[in-house]
Amino acid sequence: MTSPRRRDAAGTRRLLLEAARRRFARNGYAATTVRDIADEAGVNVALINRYFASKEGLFEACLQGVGNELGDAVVGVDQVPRIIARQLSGAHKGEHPNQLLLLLRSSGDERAEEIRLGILRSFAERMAAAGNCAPGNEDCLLRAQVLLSAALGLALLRSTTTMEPLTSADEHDLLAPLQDLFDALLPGR
Amino acid sequence: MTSPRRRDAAGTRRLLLEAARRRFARNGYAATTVRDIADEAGVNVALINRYFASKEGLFEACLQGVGNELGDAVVGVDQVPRIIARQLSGAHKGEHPNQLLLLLRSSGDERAEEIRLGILRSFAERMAAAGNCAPGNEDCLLRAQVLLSAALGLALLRSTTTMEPLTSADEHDLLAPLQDLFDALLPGR
DNA sequence: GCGTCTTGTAAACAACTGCTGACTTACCAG
DNA sequence: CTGGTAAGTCAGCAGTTGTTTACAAGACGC
Repeated sequence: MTSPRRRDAAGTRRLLLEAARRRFARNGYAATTVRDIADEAGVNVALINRYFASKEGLFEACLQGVGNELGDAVVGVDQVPRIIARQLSGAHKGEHPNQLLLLLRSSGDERAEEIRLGILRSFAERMAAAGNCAPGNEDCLLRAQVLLSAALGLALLRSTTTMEPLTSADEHDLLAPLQDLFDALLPGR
Repeated sequence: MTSPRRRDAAGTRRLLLEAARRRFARNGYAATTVRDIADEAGVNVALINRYFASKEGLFEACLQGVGNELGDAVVGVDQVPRIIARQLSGAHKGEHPNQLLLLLRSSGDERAEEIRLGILRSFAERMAAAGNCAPGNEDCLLRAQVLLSAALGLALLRSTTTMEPLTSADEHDLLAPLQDLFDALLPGR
């Protein structure tokens, strides 16, 4: 009755990763303790160091995961606002750890910061491309980065505050403002 | 030669507040230690508890300060983007602790959260008013909150990442995108 | 001068942090 | 069945955290 799934290295690794993603995204790096993560995963604390070497290593792994899952997204030209709206609303419901939020969480570690910045830059560039920016057009890239900032700020505010009607807005409610935002910043359509 | 300004309760209180505002804004609540703050202020650690009762109390005082200084801002209709741009660029240079960032920092404490939310809500409502929203128009308020999210996201991304051209953009560079953003979200002019 | 309140200092506390090492136990090839 | 190894457990370490306490010293009325 105790352990239906014991002795499963890959499984516990995944449990730790998911718990860490949730905790880091919701509370930030410093405010999250390894014991918090281990408890939420239902796993012994020492296994964090076994599988990820350190708390920093676990955080890096979380970022890697976000990078992989987001690597294929955002290609369609007109789908950018829809994708953002879905991410935001999906994240708000607890169904999935909010991946976008992790991109705003900093641990201070240099390697983790490299990963984080890499994802953010790539994301901004793909947004710029979706907005028909000419490669090398600095002003257009800046506008894409502003758009990215807006999406991330939205994710953060929705997850850490209670501010109606923003908090309760669903995917559909968010779509229209995001669409306007996209059209205004990247009118290259 | 040692102490030109010793024995100044109000002065050290102010030094602590300023140092705390900088640290909390830049690194967040959990990642900032009371010894960090005291060292940056050039003041003994114990005085934090003397003057502010606790780390939480100091954080609350920081939020109060932001609330007071931001209480009078944002009234002009067409000045919203300009004010935001100035805040963002002024904050980026180290001249002033970035007040906007503090509004994204959470300590978990309930009273501090009340203060933070109060400021944010008031800010959003004044933005909505500046956009000629009718009082009670939920959709218009939502758009103002999206605009606020964008500004805060911009502040956070600029302060915690290195992402050109966003990082080096000055007030003038930011004004045009922000103006478009404002016009798109609050076209009530 | 003395006495007292205020301001600042120093040391220490208990709790918590990430992490480690020695250990038990499940699993599986032989 | 059995030995070896991978997987998980446990207790504890060394350092840090916020906070408190006891003490030293300036400011000031008298």
